[in-house]
Amino acid sequence: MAANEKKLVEQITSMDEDFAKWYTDIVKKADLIDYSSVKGCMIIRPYGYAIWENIQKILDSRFKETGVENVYMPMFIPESLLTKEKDHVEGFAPEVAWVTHGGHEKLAERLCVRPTSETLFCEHYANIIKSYRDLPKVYNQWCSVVRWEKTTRPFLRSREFLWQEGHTMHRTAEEAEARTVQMLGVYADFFENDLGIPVVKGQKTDKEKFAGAVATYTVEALMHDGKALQGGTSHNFGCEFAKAFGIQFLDSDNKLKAPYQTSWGVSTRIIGGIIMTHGDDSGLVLPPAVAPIQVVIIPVQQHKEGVLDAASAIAERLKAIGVRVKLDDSDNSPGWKFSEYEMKGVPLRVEIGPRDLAENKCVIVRRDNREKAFVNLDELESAVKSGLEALRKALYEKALKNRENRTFVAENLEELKKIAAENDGYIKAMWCGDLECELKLKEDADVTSRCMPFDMEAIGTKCVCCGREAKKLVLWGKAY
RNA sequence: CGGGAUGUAGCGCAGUUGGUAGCGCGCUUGCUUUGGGAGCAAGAUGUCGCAGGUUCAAAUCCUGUCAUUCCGACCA
Repeated sequence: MAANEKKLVEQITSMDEDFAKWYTDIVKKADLIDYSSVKGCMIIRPYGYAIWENIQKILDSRFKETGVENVYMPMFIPESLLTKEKDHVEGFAPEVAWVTHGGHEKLAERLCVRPTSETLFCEHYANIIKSYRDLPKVYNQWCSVVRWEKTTRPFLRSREFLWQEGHTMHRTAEEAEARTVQMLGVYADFFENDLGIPVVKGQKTDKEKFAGAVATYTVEALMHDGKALQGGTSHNFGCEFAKAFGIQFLDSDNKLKAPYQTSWGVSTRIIGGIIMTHGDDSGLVLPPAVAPIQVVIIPVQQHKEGVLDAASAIAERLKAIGVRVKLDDSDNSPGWKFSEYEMKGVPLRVEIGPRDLAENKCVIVRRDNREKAFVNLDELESAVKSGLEALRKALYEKALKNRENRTFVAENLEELKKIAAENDGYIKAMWCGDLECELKLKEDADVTSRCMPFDMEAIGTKCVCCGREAKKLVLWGKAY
C-alpha cells in the first residue's frame, strides 16, 4: 500500500489529462534537457544529445549519398547582408538577436546572430560560382541558429536550436526543383522508416511558406494530442536570392545567368516530435534507430552466482551484432530499473536472473506494449533483432492509426467550424487559393493550413470557405 | 506582448499576527534485501531566484527584476 502511494506521487502527469505538462515532465524526467539561466536556451543533456547525434549520423550519411558536402559558415551576419533580400528580412527581422559591441567598442555595423544562413551562403556562392562548370553546389552545415522567440518550449521552440541547413545552387530550374523534392523525400523516408512517424508530404501555402521562397515543401506529422508538427522543410528559391546577391554564371551559350537555389532543414524539434508521437504515461518511447540505448540488460538477484557473468555475456553478444546496449549492474532494485528505463524509452529490456539461468533463458520485454517473451539464450540475437524491428513497425502503425482517427473531412464552413471546435487533428477541405479564405478559417475556426498534400485525391470542387471553384485540397489544423 | 500560477537542500514540497528554516524522496556509511520504483540504523546537505526598500528583526510585507510554467496574441 505504501509503495502504491509513493508510486502515485512520483508518476508523471497523464498525457490525456494534461498533454503540455506531460511533455515537460518527460523532457525533464527522461533527462533530455536542463534549463539554463537564459530564457529559451536549454542545456541538452547527454541522453538527449545522444538522440540528436544518432539523428545526425543517419541523416548526414543519407545526405552524402546524394552528393552533399558539409561546410561551416560564420554565426554572425552583418546587417547590410541580412537585409539584401526584402521578403527574407521582413520574415526574420522581428526575431533576430543583435550583437552591437565588441568588448567596449560599439560596432560600426551591428551583426545579427544567424537565424538561418541563406544570406551567408549567397554571399559565398557569389564568390565561387563563375561558370556553369561550377554548378551544382550542394552544401550543408550542422550548426545552431538563434531566433528570439517570445514563448519557448524545450525542443519545440527554443531561442537557440541545433539543426542542419542545406543550401544548393543549380544551373536550371528543373534541377533545383528536383533537388527540393529529393531532399523532402530523404526527410520523409527518415521520419517514416527510422522514426516511425508517418508524415504527409505537401506544399505550404503562400502565407505559410518560408520568407523569400518561391515554394516551400514540408513533411507534416500529427502528434498524439492531434496537433500538427512541421517535421522538416525544403524550399525552392528560384533565382530571387541569386539576383538580390548578384550571383551569376556564364552558361555554355556564353550568356550570364542567375542560378537556381534551394535550402532544406530539420532541427532538434524532431526530438519533440518523437516524444509527442510515441511517448506514453510511463515516459519516453524511442524508435530503435535513434535510441541511445537500444537494449538495457537488467540482472535480477545479481549477487547470485553466475548472474552478472551471464548478463555481461549477453551484452557482449549484442554489441557484437551492432546493438547499442547497456548493462545496469547498479545497486538499485530491479523494479526501480524497470521504471527508469521505461521513462527513458529504451526499446527493449532483457531480464536475466537465477530462474532464467537454470533454464538457459532470458526475458525480453518490449517498451511499447510491455509484452514479455521468454527467449532461449541460443536465440538471443535473432530475438533482439526481431524485437527491435517489431517495435519499430508497431510505433509507426500506432501513430498512423492515431492520425487516421484524427483526420476529418469538411465540405463547408459550418462543418469545418464544428469539427475544429470538437476535435484536434487534420481537417481535409478544398480551398480556392485566396489568402482571404485562409485568414477567415484562422479567424472563425482557429485552424491554419498545414500543407497542400502531394498525394491526396480532391474531395470536392468548391472552396470550403467561400464556395467558389477550389484549386487545392488543404490539410488544416492546429500547429505547434 | 497580455492574463494566471510558481521560484525554499539534487528532486517534490511545508513554512501568517515578521523572531535566526523543516518534511518526504534522493545522497553517504553499514547490515539485510533483489522477478515492477526494498527495509532498518546512523549521517551529510540551504547566499530561502536576484536586487532594492520597510523594520530592532524579512523565506514571510512592499517595489523592481530574472527564470519556469499554463492560457491567449504573435511567429516557423
